[in-house]
Amino acid sequence: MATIKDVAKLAGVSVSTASVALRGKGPVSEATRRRVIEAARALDYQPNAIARSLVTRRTRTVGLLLSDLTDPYFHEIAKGVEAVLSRAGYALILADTDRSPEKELRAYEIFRSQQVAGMILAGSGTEDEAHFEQLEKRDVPIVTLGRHRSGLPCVAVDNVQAAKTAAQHLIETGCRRIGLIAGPPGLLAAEERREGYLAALAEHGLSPDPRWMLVGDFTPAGGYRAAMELFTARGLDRHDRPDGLVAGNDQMAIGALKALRELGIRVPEEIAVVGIGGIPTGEYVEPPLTTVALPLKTMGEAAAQMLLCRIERGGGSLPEQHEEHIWLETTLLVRSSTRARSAR
Amino acid sequence: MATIKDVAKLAGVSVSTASVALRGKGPVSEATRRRVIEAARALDYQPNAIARSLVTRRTRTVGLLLSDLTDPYFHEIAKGVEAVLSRAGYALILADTDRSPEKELRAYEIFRSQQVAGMILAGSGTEDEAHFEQLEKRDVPIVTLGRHRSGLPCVAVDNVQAAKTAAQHLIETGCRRIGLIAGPPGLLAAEERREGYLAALAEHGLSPDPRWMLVGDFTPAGGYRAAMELFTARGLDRHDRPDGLVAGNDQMAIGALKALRELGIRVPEEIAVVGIGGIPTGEYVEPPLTTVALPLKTMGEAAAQMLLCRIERGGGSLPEQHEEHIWLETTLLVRSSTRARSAR
DNA sequence: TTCCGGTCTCGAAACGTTTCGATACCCGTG
DNA sequence: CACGGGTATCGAAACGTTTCGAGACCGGAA
Repeated sequence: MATIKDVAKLAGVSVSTASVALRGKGPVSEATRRRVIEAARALDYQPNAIARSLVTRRTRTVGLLLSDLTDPYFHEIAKGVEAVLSRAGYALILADTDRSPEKELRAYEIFRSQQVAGMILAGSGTEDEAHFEQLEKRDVPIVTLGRHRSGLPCVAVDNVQAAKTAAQHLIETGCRRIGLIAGPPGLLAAEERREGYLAALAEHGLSPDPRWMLVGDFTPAGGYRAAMELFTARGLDRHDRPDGLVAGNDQMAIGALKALRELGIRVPEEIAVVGIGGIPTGEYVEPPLTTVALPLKTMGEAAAQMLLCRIERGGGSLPEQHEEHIWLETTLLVRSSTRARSAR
Repeated sequence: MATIKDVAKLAGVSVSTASVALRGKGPVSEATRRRVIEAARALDYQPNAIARSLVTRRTRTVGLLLSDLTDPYFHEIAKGVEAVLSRAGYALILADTDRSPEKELRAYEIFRSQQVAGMILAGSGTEDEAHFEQLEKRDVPIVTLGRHRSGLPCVAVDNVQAAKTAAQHLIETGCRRIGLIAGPPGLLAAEERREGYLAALAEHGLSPDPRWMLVGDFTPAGGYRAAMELFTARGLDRHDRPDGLVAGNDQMAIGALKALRELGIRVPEEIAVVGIGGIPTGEYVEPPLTTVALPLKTMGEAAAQMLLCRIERGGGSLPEQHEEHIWLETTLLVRSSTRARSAR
């Protein structure tokens, strides 16, 4: 690849002049500017971002760390992040942690060594305090998605409220025996949603049968297994069965729906199901999934914006910025997997 | 961040010794090696990949260019790519082209300026010859996914055969009036699949009614619209209606399934539906989608492998490497959206 | 004519590494 | 004791930029 030296030589100017001319910064005569630009075009010159970064001591790359590339939850988030970043002229470097804290740490170090201008942490396998301390090197701005316990800046959603909304909707549409397929223990979002579910029930004086509470792993297969267990292995007779089900996320809800279909249990007549997340697929399953939708794309955009803002105002994460949080609203999306309100 | 200079000073050695000691390359006495490593740990030293790259003239990053981060088709591919790359110690930089050739070109230049060691092109909005010529700068190894017409090395799948398999399966299970929801014109995969569909029909002496052939955009919404149009706006009476439907990809099939459900048309009894792709969601829709599955993850892994191999053996895309192609097998996944064979 | 101010251009230093040739040292051999 | 060969360490150059201070040139004012 041609270097700026080649361009300078071809244009018959010094390297420094070429540099200045190409970026239109300092004072250059119109004539030389044209000559330099022409030379650059002729040589198909692309500035070497690496060399540039070395001297300016900043890159235009940000790292995005997520726990599973394959999880639809992240897709719109990633899209939002990418959109904002690329518009701002930043490149996105990406790592999948497979929900392993070690991998996350490794990726974090790689990002640091790549001198990323900042990074976005979206979902890990752990919310461990000690873990976060490792990330607190302070020399690179960080924004997290949904880890508001970490002490790091964060864009998040009120998971407690989201689950509460989900359960309330079931209650309002006539359900009284409401079960839960919770997400994996140890994951903040999962815990909070369980909490919201319990709170909603308590507020309405309902106490859930422990047999109605299951644990999944946020995958459709996990939701499927959980629902199967609920209806086949827990010794529930017709009157013990839940008539409503909150799933910790849409994917588990979708898996559960499949199980219920196979068991011949009608949704929403015999049991209403509500998810949390608002992934696009929810619209295409049978019945279409009622869900508490998270503003996924907006979350990605907001995180990227916030990071950019931190990057521009320079320096690592200053202490006073630390408590910065953005809370986004969720919205209940009523489709057919729950009863219509009038039909209660 | 600490630099190697700091480490050297702390360890009481020269920079060059520190460098050698840290990488365990040249000859260093055990004692100094330990001292240097200890100093590095104490300072939390991370080598600056940027500086390193500048002198070694190679980076350990590869660029992945895809047309829509939101399209499930890419998710497992990206997962596969990420997995082999990160195992090999490479970082992944990612760009979403939104199916726009201009954006693709722009991302390509950004990748070049980032000095990526190589890049993977997965899906664009165009298969234009002139477009590819622009990418032929030859100074960075490229592997494409599914663009075997481009003259660039490629891992691909026989789309003609895949669609043929899909249509054949319908024919073998008793369908005679087989429709098509094709992908967007101009996209190679879409064209090839249409071709395969036509070929299969021709081989069995079936000629499709042009009213059964629709065009979608590879999204569920597109599939939904197409199916709606097929059954409500094309003036087909009971006997004109197709009894089988090939969708250009799974997503359109899933959209179509929803439309059919809403229209009260039973699948597979009244019309059997088969998709192409094998995305995970297919298992969770109603009825579960029969599909010709592409080995998505493997495709990603293979592309990354191939690229790595090219990178290691140094230099840009040499002419003789140009025709290198890897063809992967597809497999028919029979689920319930088509009739069982015995029920023909 | 001299000097000043402004405009344009240039050379050199710096960024954090790796790499290469040179140097210093030690040990064993002749 | 001199010498050769190996081993450990070092200094300097290089990678492709940006940036900064200095220099060259020009026109106009004194």
